Amino acid sequence: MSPAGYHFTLFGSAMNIPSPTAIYRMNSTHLHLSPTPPFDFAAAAFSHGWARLAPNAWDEAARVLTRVERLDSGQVVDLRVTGADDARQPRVEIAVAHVAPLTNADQAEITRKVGHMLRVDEEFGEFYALCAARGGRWAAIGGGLGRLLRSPTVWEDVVKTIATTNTQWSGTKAMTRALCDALGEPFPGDPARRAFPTPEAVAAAPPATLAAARFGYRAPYVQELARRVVIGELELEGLTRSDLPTPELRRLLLGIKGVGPYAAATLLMLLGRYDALGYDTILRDFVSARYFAGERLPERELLAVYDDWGRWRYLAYWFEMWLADPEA
DNA sequence: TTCCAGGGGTAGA
DNA sequence: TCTACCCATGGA
Repeated sequence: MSPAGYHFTLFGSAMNIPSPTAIYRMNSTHLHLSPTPPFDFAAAAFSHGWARLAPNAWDEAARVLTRVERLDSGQVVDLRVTGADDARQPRVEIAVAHVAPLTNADQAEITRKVGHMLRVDEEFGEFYALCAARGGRWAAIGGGLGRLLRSPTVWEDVVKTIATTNTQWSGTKAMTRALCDALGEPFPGDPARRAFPTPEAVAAAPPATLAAARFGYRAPYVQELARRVVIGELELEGLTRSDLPTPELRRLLLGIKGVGPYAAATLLMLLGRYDALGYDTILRDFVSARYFAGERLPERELLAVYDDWGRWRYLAYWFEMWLADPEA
């Protein structure tokens, strides 16, 4: 489905939300997406840790994904995304809280971004067929699974991926939270909540700001990335629709300082390319234990376990981990 | 205090 | 292409 194919409806209402500095008249607009079935909202929204990296938040009990988003117009809005899991007519609801009126362009931008995050236009039929053919535990894979949450922009995904390298998950969360707090634009209804910073804001920030955001040695990499995006040397957002072969796309990603083999594979997955598989300590421990009785083997041998999945390697690995421990 | 984490850059072979 | 060494930071 193309972004232009998204459906949205409007229901205007208003509420007053007090803030420490001003009383804004907050408006609420409801948009929605109609993804092509099969689609599973909760599985897409909370498919991996990205749902809990700032400025995202996931409420498991209510099954709501929230996020502060800065629009191209400069307005900062709050998004509250929920899903109705009707197997025949799945639907994604987006409640937008905003101060200034939302233009048609704003609304189109929001539906496009949320659609991108939830991958409403990706097809997994071939992967499901492979899973069904394998049978057994693999037969459980289908029904819209496989949509691993991503950010509205490739820029945000690259920064967050760099923030996952050589650190623990708690460190990644702390880095992204601190980055939003330091350089993200506040939501007027609750200035404590901030959007993900723009490349412009990161490029212009004093180096000490990123260092203080716990990025450590990654700070100059992220600032260089921001500068390359700002001056137009690196056009990240077009990569989602790029028809470059995966190896060329991988080379391009490896050209970003701070992005190595692991990060490139993660980014290719986020771009919708599942034929590359990244080697990290999680994969090392899982594959070693599952296939080789814990024996330490070279990276190449561990990755080769998924070779027969072809262009679906990454998802095969992902779901094998999930099948082994769905609650993890 | 030491080790290491969902690694990557660089130099040198 | 491979190896050795270094790189901030925080948790265990």
